[in-house]
Formats: sequence, structure tokens, C-alpha cells
Amino acid sequence: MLLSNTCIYGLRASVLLASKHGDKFVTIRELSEELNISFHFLTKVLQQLTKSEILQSYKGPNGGVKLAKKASEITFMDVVISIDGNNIMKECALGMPVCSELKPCPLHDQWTAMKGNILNMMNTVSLDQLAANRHTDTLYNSYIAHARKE
Amino acid sequence: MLLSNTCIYGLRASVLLASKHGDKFVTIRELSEELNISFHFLTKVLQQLTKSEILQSYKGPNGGVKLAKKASEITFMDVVISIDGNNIMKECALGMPVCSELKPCPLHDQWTAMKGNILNMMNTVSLDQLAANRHTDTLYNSYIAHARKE
DNA sequence: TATAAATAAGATAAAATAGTCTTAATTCAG
DNA sequence: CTGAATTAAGACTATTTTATCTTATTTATA
Repeated sequence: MLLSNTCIYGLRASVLLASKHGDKFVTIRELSEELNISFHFLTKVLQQLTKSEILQSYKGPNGGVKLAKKASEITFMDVVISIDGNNIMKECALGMPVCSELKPCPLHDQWTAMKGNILNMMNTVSLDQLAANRHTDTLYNSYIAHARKE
Repeated sequence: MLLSNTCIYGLRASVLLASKHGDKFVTIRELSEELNISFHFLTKVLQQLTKSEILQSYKGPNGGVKLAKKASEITFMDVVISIDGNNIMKECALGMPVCSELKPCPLHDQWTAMKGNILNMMNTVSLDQLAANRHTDTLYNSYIAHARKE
């Protein structure tokens, strides 16, 4: 998998927050229920995003979390780096410790091109774009839809 | 990471085998030393490739493993599927259980395009092409080079 | 036929990732 | 000031992945 589960949870929560435009704090409880993610686990994930100043949090009644910046100013990549670190997609596809233009692994050229595309996408796509995309509702209700089908 | 470590070991060993053209069996011990991978672990990985009939193995003196087909007839994808299974790159980038054209997640379009490229590459590139690529030696000696540098 | 060379198989351990639970700290409202 | 609502922090557990170790099986050859 390209991104860790933890990271995916963070992304889904961030996009959901972006789709709830308005400057109010949203409780993690509410997010966890809409996203069908364990409340405690999501809490941890969002704490990390708060530390990275992607989210802002507030304790106590009427507290919760919200985006720390405008959704248009937060990229997919910001969230990924905060949670999965900035080595994402930097490694060689064959896991070689030394793989560069000078000393490329056999897959170097193909992989470099693809990495470029993915990184470019991550750097370019912002949370508001994701939130605006058709079927943002998939973010939170698909688990329910899925459950119903079984 | 896109591919598991186990899978990467399998790929490196397969490419190395492909570069040792000739129909002789090569011992896993020799492969493990050239690749700097634990002998026992590599043994397990290659057992899986043998089960999938990508490799052929032979016990006893002069035994070892070799490619079961011509290197030009084994794709990168063959090895990946054997080890990481065929769900590789099938999941939604945001981990949604339902994400399709009808009900796409916010990242669906971008991700579908990139997945297509990667899958296409994996399906297209064969072991002989990888073995023929410049610096196949990176496959096995870069660990040593790396160690020297430190 | 005995011994050594090899892979196969399975038990076990270690490390990383994922998830749960409890307690602490903060803040609002009455 | 007290109690309830909330995030923060940290201990703990579970699962998966990675790695190691031991024993079994097969095979060549002296």
C-alpha cells in the first residue's frame, strides 16, 4: 500500500473537515462516526495533524478540531508528510539503498517517472479540491453502504 | 511503500537470476550473499516463487533455483502477484471499501490514472529487460558500496 | 550405503503497524 | 466552584510483517 492506514484516516478526516466549510470546531466524535473510524484511534491521528499545524484543536465544550488554514492552502502532500513522514515515495522501487542517476537500479527510469507523477499530484491537489470533487459523500457513508450490501 | 519488502527481495533475486543466463541451478546461499539478504528469509521468499512456478528448484548437490521460463516471459507483475497477491494497487487511494466510477472517492480520477500507469509498467516490463538495464550490478553490490561510504 | 549438499516446512521471535483503554488537562456553563 | 465536554497523552493489546532457527526431505557422489 502506498499510504499507511493511519495516513488514509487523516486524509479522509481532513477532506471531510474541508467539506464542512465554516470556521466552527467539529468534535472528533462526530468525525469518527461519519467516517466510521474508531474514535480513540482517530484522536491520535488528528493529534499529529494538530502538532503539524494542519489542524487547530480546542478543548472543552464546543471544542473540537478544524482546519488551521484555508482548505485551498492545504495540500494532499501536507497531510501525507505529517503522518507518513517525508520519505514517502523517495525510496527506490527495488529497495536499493543506493539508487540514483549515477547508479540506478534496473527499474530506476520507469519508477522515477511514476514517482514524479504521484508526487506532483500530491503536491498539487488541495483539500478544497478534494472536498469539491464529486461524491465527497463517499468519504463517510460508503462503509454503511458496504455494510448494507452484505 | 508500494511493494512489501518480501516482494522486493523476490524481485531482486529474480532479476539477478535473469542476469545469470544459463540454465544451471544457482544456490539460494549464493543469491543471498550477492543480494545481502538473510539466507533463511530469502529461502522462504523463493519458495513462494517456486510454488507459483516462476522458479524451479532442485534439492541436493548441484541443486538450487533457476527461472522456470525464459526471462522474457516473466513479467515484473508475475513476481509481484506471486508474493504480494493480486490486490496490489486495486484498492482506493483513500481506502474506501466502495470506490468506483459510479461512486468515486474524491481522489478517484487522479489515482485511477496513476494506477493504470504503474500496472501497465509492471505488466509490460519483463525480467530480461530489467536484467539488461544499465547497472544491474546495483542489484547486488550497492549494499557494499553503501557500507563503505559510512 | 553413508555423507554432505541442498531446498522445504514449520516453529518461534522481533519489530512495525494498528487499535483500545485509561487518565490527565483544559474549558465552558450553570 | 463544580460538573460535563472535550482534546492530550500515555500505557497497553492485537495484528501483520519481517526475520531467525530448527528439523525434515531430497539427491548426488564417493
